[in-house]
Amino acid sequence: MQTFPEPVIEPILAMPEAAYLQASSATPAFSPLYQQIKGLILNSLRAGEWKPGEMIPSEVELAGRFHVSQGTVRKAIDELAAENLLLRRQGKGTFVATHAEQQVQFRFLKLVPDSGTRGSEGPAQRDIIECKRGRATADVARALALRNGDMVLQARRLLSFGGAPIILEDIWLPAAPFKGLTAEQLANYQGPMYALFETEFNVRMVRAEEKIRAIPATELHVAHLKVPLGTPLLSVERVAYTYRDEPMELRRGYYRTDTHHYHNTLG
Amino acid sequence: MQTFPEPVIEPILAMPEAAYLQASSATPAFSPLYQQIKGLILNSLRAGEWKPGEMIPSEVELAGRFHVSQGTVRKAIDELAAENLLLRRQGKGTFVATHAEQQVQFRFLKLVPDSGTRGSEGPAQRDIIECKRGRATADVARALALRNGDMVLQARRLLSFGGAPIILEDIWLPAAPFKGLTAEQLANYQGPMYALFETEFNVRMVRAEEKIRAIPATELHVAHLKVPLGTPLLSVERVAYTYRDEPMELRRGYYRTDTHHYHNTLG
DNA sequence: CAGTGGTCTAGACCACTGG
DNA sequence: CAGTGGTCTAGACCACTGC
Repeated sequence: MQTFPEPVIEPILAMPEAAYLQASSATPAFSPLYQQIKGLILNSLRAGEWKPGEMIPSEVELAGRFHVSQGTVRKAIDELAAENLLLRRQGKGTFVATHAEQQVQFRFLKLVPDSGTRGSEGPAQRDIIECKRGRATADVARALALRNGDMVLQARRLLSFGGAPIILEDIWLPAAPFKGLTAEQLANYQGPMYALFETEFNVRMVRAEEKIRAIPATELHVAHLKVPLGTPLLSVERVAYTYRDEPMELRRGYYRTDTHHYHNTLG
Repeated sequence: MQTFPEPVIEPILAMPEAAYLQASSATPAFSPLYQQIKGLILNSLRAGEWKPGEMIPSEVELAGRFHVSQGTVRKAIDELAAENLLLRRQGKGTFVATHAEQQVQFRFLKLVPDSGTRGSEGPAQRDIIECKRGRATADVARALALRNGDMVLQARRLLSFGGAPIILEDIWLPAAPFKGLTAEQLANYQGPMYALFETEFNVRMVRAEEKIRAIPATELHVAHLKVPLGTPLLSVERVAYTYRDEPMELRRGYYRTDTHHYHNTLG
């Protein structure tokens, strides 16, 4: 078991002293104590001090470790929970969020059936069509912050709901962090792909950006999605990011929207 | 100037007593004090005690009014601010959110240019193509929680960016709350439509749900969006809700996605 | 300078979970 | 029952705004 050193903040007492903690830049850029605590907790998450699904130390324990009051730790955790990095469970503790939980199974999939709720069609069927190693093309390299020609893994898969093929996805991953990932792993793994990434490669997808367009079906889509050539499809290009805000996955999805739709809530 | 009675909560003292406030149902359903305060503030918003853009009473004043501590009021306001109903400005006060502010001008429009940022194309051009009264069809009535045949206002408009037509929208509004709305008002009003609704009709859009599909361009789209027949377009169906969670607008938008895309962030 | 929201603390007590 | 997160209070002080 790895041990982790105590944080190097002893002199924290109150807000004004806390301000000393920051790197003094041109702009003083005051940052409240709880933000600094939030940063320290985030660092522990990044360092893997607590793994996904595990319980983190209690609020009082963290308060003692950081030499601040429980309320300050609380506010830091509040924000991390609001960002879906932590999960609070009253009476139990605070846990590192994971994609493996049933309740947040489809947190990143916004396609839902026109009638009924998700799951009413039964479990999703995931078929890996292809999986290979290759070199990043210019657009893939740019999206993943790689250099042209860096090694990437590419997978193509088909998602079916209620027996009908609905989504065709092309996925690119930087080869280095996913060293050892095989087509068999992808094909045999039951459950969301991001859960596999967590448990096997210590890669946690935390946030994603999607660009959505309408495009006509090509022969590729005709073959797998069983739609006529030229049928309008939703093109969903996603870049997923880790704790460190590194882009770690590029995914191009093609969604049939004759029986499903992309659902979004505007707040 | 309208006056508002003090809230009818005198006996609030602490958490256990506060629980007495609730309607006692089969399930005791404990609700914390700050949630009740949040409800009271929300009621004031609904009643129009403070208008969009106006400052609400200070935290200490509200704490006095509700006989709770400032911290409790604070937590209630925190949640309302997180839901974009209130806007906190340090040193100034807390304000009722409005669609008229420059910074949140396009809070509900997720279409952005492929390159550059929004606004880089210059201001949006809004052209009202048509505006008429009519009776709700079955689907419109269902979306707006009306009865079949209830009177509705319908408008069609074209949004252009940098001189190019990008969005065609059909909008349905229940006639009753928008009594007196004219095509001239819509045509002449500069700024977001939701700002007009606020100032003229006391209707504040607070939340919306969108269903997105890919559809082929029809003759209607060809005529206004200048695309070939059958071109894939993004179909965005939006229902917008008020403070009271009443559906108050149905909007069907058709987006060209050759130079723009729908952008979404997954948390 | 007064008034506002923002931070932090210390302590009390409640609600929920599981042994 | 002990341990956890959740609520509430009272008070001090800080940061920001505008007069």
